[in-house]
Amino acid sequence: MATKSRSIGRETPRIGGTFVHFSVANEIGQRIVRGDYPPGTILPNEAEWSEMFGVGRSVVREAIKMLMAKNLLASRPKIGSWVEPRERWNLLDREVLTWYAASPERHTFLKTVQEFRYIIEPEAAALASQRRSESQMEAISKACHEMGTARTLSERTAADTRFHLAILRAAGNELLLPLGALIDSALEGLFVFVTREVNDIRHAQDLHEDIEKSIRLQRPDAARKAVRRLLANTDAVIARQGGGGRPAPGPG
Amino acid sequence: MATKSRSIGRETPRIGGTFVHFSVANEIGQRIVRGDYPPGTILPNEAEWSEMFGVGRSVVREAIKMLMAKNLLASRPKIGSWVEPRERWNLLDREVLTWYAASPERHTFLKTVQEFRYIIEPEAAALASQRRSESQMEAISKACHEMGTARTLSERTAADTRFHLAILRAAGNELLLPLGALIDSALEGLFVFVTREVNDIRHAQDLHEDIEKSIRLQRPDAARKAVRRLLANTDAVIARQGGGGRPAPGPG
DNA sequence: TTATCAGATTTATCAGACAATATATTGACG
DNA sequence: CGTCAATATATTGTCTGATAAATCTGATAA
Repeated sequence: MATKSRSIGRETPRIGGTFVHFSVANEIGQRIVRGDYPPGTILPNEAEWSEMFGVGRSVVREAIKMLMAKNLLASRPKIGSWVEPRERWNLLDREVLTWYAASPERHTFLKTVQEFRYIIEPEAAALASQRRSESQMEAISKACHEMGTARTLSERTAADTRFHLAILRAAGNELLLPLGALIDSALEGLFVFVTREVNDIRHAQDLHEDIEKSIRLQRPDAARKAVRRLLANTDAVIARQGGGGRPAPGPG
Repeated sequence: MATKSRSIGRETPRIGGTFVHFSVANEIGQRIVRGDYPPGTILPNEAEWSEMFGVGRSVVREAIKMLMAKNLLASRPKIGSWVEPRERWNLLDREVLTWYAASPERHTFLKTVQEFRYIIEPEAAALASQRRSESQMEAISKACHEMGTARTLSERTAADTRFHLAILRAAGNELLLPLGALIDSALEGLFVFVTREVNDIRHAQDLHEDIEKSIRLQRPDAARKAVRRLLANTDAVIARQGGGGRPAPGPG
């Protein structure tokens, strides 16, 4: 309370394109999602934020507008800004999801997302195997191959993401792609967990190749099942090691 | 062009909680989504918007921040604001979806959404039939019954929406609910299309009751199939009358 | 007890300034 | 004539201070 957190204002002049209102939105958003201000709470007023972060009031206002666009909060004159009920939050937003993934409820989040993937991804793969173009197939195969030959973990994860996105793109539904992108980006920070032992990696790679093959051969049912196997494997890996719900590792 | 559109500024003092920056965000967002400014286009600068709408620059900036939060545009000093490529748009946002539904590509939109519902809703119903609580079941049954006894079209539509949302809530996945809410709210304006003849309504009601029954009896497979039947019916109705892609009727 | 009105508080909006930054122009030099 | 560096310029980013509007609180009056 007493200590102004000062880490956002002009003292940190300008960190690589990170504009101040982004930082402020990020900070406030994260606090809301992780539960510092439960739904219904009246937030500190603009002047207080302004002083807390050492930024101008317009910056605070712009940040708040961004959070309003995500339905995290709303405001009215004389009342102030308050946290909206959870049901209204725009959970299907990359940043909100990222904040959620970094919150204490990380574990719940992971469970929810995995279940959600069971709904989306098998169907996406099935659609992809029916509608893929040649060039889309190429992209899928390429990403799959790069997963296999990746030297570092981050390389592999990146290829994995490309693989999933390529499938979603090939599925040819404009809503599916952003949804998948959302999930992937939200899981990004948690994927470091799910691949650790070499055996896991080999097995996962086989499962990915099954998917690739099914799509290549245009077999929707096989694709569906292959994706389900991959998800089940991911579940198992998570359960094996993530049970304790331990804190996330530092970024990087 | 020459005529400043003036319909947004202070001259229209304050229409029922509609703040000016919302109107501005709405106007600009709609223009972007309907293609007035294709991706990559540099938008008019803040001063121009400000003059165009007859509002202060801060209002324009706050509106732009809201659109940035939806990834419709981005901006940098000296460049200005530009429309982001479509793939980056936050299509899974209620307002963006609404704008899309009102755009000339309405027909594409409807097709995409319907296909998407085939992915989401059957699984949601299946989950709901496994996990519903008694009180959730009550809500589902109540909404279904109210659909049957509704006197006006808008009453029926409202009950229909409640029905779908109740199922999604009962499915017990935190991501499913907003997704469904999104779809329903996006379709709201288009649902006036899909129910016109009395026979259609009777048939649709039967299909809804099949879903309700399957969930009540906790039969996931039956629920899945019942939802698919309902969707197929909706498809058929749309195809029968929406083929021409004619303009939407006025609001109300 | 209830209805009405004044005051206080907070956001909404406006206006004007300076800073930061990336493009475009211009000039110097080989 | 071509290449590179310095400068000019346009635009957003940010700050500051002021006024308007809205609504909650409490006081006052019927």
